[in-house]
Amino acid sequence: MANQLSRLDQIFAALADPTRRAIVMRLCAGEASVGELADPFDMALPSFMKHIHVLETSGLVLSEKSGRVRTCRLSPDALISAEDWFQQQRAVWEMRLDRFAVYVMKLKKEKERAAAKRPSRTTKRKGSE
Amino acid sequence: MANQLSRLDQIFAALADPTRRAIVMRLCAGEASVGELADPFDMALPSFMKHIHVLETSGLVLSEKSGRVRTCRLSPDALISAEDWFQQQRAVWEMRLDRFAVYVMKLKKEKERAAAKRPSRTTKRKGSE
DNA sequence: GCTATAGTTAGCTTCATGGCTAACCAATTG
DNA sequence: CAATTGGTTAGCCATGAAGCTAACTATAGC
Repeated sequence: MANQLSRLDQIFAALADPTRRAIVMRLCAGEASVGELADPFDMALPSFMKHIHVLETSGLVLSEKSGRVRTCRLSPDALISAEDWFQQQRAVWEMRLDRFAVYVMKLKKEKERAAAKRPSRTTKRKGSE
Repeated sequence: MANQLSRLDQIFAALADPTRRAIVMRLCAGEASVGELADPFDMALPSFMKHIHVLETSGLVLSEKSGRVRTCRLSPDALISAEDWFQQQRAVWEMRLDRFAVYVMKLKKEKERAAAKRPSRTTKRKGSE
């Protein structure tokens, strides 16, 4: 569990950089060599390679070298586990909102009941809802 | 200074820290004061406040002070826009996988057709699956 | 076999991050 | 009013991230 958290550390840190997000987006469309990936960026290759390395150690990207060319591809597992984190948070958050809605409904009912017990009020008395 | 970071940069950077993710998770369950939030962490308050500030500037958390107590709550918009990013990536990735599946199916069919034209081959002929 | 190509390694700056302490408001509370 | 509580500001320090150049390795192509 704690391991997985540190994994998320790395994944989110990797995705916090626009260059690296662009690389991930590019790799979503299919694998590519380091040179192809680096081409759109105005950046020295060693700097770019650091980004690739960050993506690899985060688990977002895999690569293997054949000949003198290193080909990179996406490893969707990491992407998915980050997405899962959001969905978990959203689940908790929505559950709370649901409970809040229930609470509001309860308040409303109580108010209606109170109103029903006071016939001098102008409110409609209905009782069945 | 005033380096205009993109919104996603800030959101992902904010979520790259386990303390801050824990704060977000806690706030998913409902709002809390700075003191309540800081309590589980073995950290000096000024350090903790920095995390709160990072979360606020990323847009993930809102806070307001009443009296001497500052109450924090989640601002789901930022969380959702990060989640959206993943879903966009996944859409591209799945589209590619679909195309790849189509390609594989095509290859398979061609292979089967070739095998059917050569009766001296191994037993497998049709494979209706 | 020489040369161009594709990465890699090493080493250097610069700036941001994450932590600390100490001192400082400003509301509550006794 | 005095003390406590809850948070804030200021400043220091260590580490790491992001960029660069220069020099190097190892394949591919002629």
